[in-house]
Amino acid sequence: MENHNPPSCECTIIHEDAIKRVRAAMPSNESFYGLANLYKMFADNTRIKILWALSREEMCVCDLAALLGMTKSAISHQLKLLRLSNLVKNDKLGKNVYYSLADDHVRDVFEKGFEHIGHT
Amino acid sequence: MENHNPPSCECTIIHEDAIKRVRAAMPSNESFYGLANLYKMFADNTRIKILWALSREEMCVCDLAALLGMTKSAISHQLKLLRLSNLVKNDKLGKNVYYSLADDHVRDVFEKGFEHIGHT
DNA sequence: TCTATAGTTGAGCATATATTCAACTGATGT
DNA sequence: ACATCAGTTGAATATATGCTCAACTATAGA
Repeated sequence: MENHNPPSCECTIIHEDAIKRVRAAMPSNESFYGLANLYKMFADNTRIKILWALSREEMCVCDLAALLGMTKSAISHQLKLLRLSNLVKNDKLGKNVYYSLADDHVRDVFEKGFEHIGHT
Repeated sequence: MENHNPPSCECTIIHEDAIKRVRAAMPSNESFYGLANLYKMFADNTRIKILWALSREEMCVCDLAALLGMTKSAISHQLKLLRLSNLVKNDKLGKNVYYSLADDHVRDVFEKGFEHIGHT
């Protein structure tokens, strides 16, 4: 009855104080959305392999396709997403397009991930 | 013709040396799979909010449902995935089930993410 | 200019996944 | 014992997404 947030929960609120504290410190919806989107880029087998490879060497689309045993098209589609997320940049050189990591921050995110994997 | 890796690329290999170097240092398929799966847990708006909230306070399902304005069912489904990925643990207490982060590593992954967001 | 090759793109398809819904379990209090 | 409420679960649905395919652009070399 007194639900102001439409698709709300169907229960009597138990720890209102805790909820208030958390809500007060909560980042904006946009922050979460952006963060989730960042992680989405790491959340696919192909993309994570591409990112890892590029963290090692600058590579062109064909190189990545050969490395991962996939078509240029599939790789190109994923590279586009990575580009739109500002995780990789490209450098046109003749017929080839060389891709590399946009910045070293990407490498950091990786390391944290691999650490966690190692721990479990 | 000499493609041993079936769904391979359709191009003459350009930088065979680079590919060899990267392939030599490449983590196993399982590692990438595990890592992608870890990031997948952070790659959804609901789950990332749950994880963030739990990094602040231990909470029961109803609390999370109220906080995020969602049904207990939706929250419970996501908590199950997080549990299976060993990112959260639960503590039964009477009628309530209290959830909290499984370990502090999770918090670290967050921070790296928020840092990156802040930089761009 | 003509051909070959690197790369991109959009549509279509198949799969994965987030939420809803309804039914259920289990603990509490009367 | 019974009603109530927290939480879980499985099926169903709607949406998101990764890859394929075919067509396209652009650059290099003949």
